[in-house]
Amino acid sequence: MLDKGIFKEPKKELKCLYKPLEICANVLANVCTTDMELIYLRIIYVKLMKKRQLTIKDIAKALNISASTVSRSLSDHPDISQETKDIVVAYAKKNKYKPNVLASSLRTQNNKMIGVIIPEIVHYFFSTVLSGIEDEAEKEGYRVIISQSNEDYEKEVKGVQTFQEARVCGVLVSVSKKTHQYDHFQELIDNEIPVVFFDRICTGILTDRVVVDDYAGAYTAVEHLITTGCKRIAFFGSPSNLPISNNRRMGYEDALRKNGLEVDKSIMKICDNYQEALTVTPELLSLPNPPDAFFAVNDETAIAIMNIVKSKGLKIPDDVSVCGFTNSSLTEICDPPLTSVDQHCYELGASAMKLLLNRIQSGTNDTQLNNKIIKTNLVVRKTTR
Amino acid sequence: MLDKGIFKEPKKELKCLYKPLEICANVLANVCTTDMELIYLRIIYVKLMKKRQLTIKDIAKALNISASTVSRSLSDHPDISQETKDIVVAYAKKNKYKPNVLASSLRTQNNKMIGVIIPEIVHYFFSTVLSGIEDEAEKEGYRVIISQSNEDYEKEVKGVQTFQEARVCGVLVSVSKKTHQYDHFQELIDNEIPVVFFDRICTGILTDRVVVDDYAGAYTAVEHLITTGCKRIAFFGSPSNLPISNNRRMGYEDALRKNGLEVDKSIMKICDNYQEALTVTPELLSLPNPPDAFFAVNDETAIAIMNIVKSKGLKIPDDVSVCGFTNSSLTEICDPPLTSVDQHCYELGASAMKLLLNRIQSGTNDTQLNNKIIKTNLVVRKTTR
DNA sequence: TTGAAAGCGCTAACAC
DNA sequence: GTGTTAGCGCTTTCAA
Repeated sequence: MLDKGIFKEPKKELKCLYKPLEICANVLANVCTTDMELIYLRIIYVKLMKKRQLTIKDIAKALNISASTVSRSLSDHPDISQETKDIVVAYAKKNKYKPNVLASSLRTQNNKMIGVIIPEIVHYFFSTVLSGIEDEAEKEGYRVIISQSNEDYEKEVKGVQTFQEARVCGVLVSVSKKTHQYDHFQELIDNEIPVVFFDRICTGILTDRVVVDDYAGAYTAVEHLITTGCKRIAFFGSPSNLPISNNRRMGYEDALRKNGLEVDKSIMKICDNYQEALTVTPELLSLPNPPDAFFAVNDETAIAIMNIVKSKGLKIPDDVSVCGFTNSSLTEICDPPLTSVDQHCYELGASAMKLLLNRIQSGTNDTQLNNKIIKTNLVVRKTTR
Repeated sequence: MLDKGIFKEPKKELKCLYKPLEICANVLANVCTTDMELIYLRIIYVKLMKKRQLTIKDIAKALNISASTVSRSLSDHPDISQETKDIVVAYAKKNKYKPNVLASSLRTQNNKMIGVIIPEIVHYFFSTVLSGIEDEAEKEGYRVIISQSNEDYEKEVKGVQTFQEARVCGVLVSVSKKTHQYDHFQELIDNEIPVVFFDRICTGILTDRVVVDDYAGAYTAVEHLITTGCKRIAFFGSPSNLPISNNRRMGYEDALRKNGLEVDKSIMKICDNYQEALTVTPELLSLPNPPDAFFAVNDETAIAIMNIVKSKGLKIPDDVSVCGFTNSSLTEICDPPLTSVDQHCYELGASAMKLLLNRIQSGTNDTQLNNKIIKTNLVVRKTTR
């Protein structure tokens, strides 16, 4: 007939319904007579069996050894004989054993999961950085969990909270524009969760950072414009609350000064997106003494400038040179292809991840602060002479 | 006197050694005499105290109640008196208690974490979809762990493996171009981990899918070209191994036929990127009977076409109309702004996530298969009349 | 209304 | 070399 024993074993199954299921199964086992009832019973049984993944205990039982031996075999512990290891590993593979990292993380207090907070995924810059992060993490066997702040302080705080609950072993952050309070990051550090900032760093928190060498990037770009004959170079920058924008402006100014050109505020504008540039550019072009070159803090802005310049019947780069920043995929798509400062976004992400892993692996707060600077380089295309 | 060997590498040993450390600390406390020794002792103590996050047990001890009462209070269980709840919740908040989701997931066998496999993050389409996925997941309190396949079958398989080990409660997939074997996805389903495919679906696996209505998108776009007076419309499409590309081509062909235009293979090209389009477009333009419109399967290709057309001195849209597909941010940046089919990438991601959550919450395999189709709509800008 | 106790799957100190 | 045992932090049954 029906072996009632099978119902005692799978007790562990479905979430919290030990008892109801057990009762249900027992009742059914006593009552079932018709084929249909037996089929239902079987369904329950199969469901119970299926939902449960193979565990170390199962392997131990099957191989008639102890769970610790299985555990040690799977982690290639030197104490275990090769013979035993081979048997265990073979069995595990054959039966598609998947170690439960939840359990092992809980036990070892070390979760190979790192959290990444970024303002917005949909962005050439951030998605590229994220790609670098993910590839690097994957290489080292870490998992990446993401949280986008959407430039919102509350969401950023919530992301940090979630990461702590998930017991991530480290966090990578590029802070939102609206964040002016940094307690949530400090809390991570206080809890010995290493944090590395990238690009949009947070100067108030003492920890590793990776930034792009904005100053040098701007400097060489502007110098290139000058050496190719530009005399009057306009600057389109971001509002100066973020350090990034100031650095680029300073690189621009210093390049002018070092080359004996005047820094003229009337051709320096706060303008860092496509739409704004569409209105600002014509103003500059209609000055009595219009610029013969534009340096923009990102590629979208540079492309807006190009479109306006072209629409005025001016030639690029003969009449006007344009240089962008980021070296995004846009540079290859516009016409003519845009000269731009390569920020090496992918490398930036990979570097940040490396720093973080370093900190994780060396025990949190002991090492010196690392302040990595990613060198930029100018990619000259057809919008400069 | 003091065995300094103990202090050589305290970090690594900290892992799970409460007891040894406690003993060690006690022993030392009796032995320590010099200041230096006391400092070492302090370091160990602080480390022990700090590294350990507050647990339910700690709260229980502090409040002199049982751990179960704390657990129930925090999850607002009806059995617990309001008074107790208030005390517990207040204490938890004040001391920044962070529930350990590793432990609770292990216990309840349900991990609010979902895995996402995408070919490449750096892509307007995929990053936007991912953004939709993340926002939707966050709304429902789920965490998102990502794995990019980089269009590589092996990496995709490895991602699936990782997700299973992490005991994710569901997986969202857009398959890599190189994937022609689907056992890894089937394994997820066999283990009752719900899977939802989006965009690059996998027809061999019976599960929910979300796709864009490519056929209708292409159809209406081409019809728009026709009604605005275009008579000879070229098609630039993808190689036809993916269902997506065929659907778009069929939409194109049907729109022509229904409007009494001939389907002319000589102006239908396999060309789906910027570089290729730069060489293919001039060929078509120099035909004795050149196209007066181009319909491309993505925006980059469309923009390449535009650049070539403009360089030939032809006017857009007066001489030649161009229409893209995706409605990426590129459409606003090119000149003139590009008419394109909006795929609603963000919504696609959010929808996929919703379907997955549905399945997760309703118990895996019980519901019908859902086959959601995201409607496209044509965004008319300045490259069509 | 609360507490005691068991156990999720895994690891590792300790014993043999 | 291998087994025994005691947890990691949490939830939930059962008992009181």
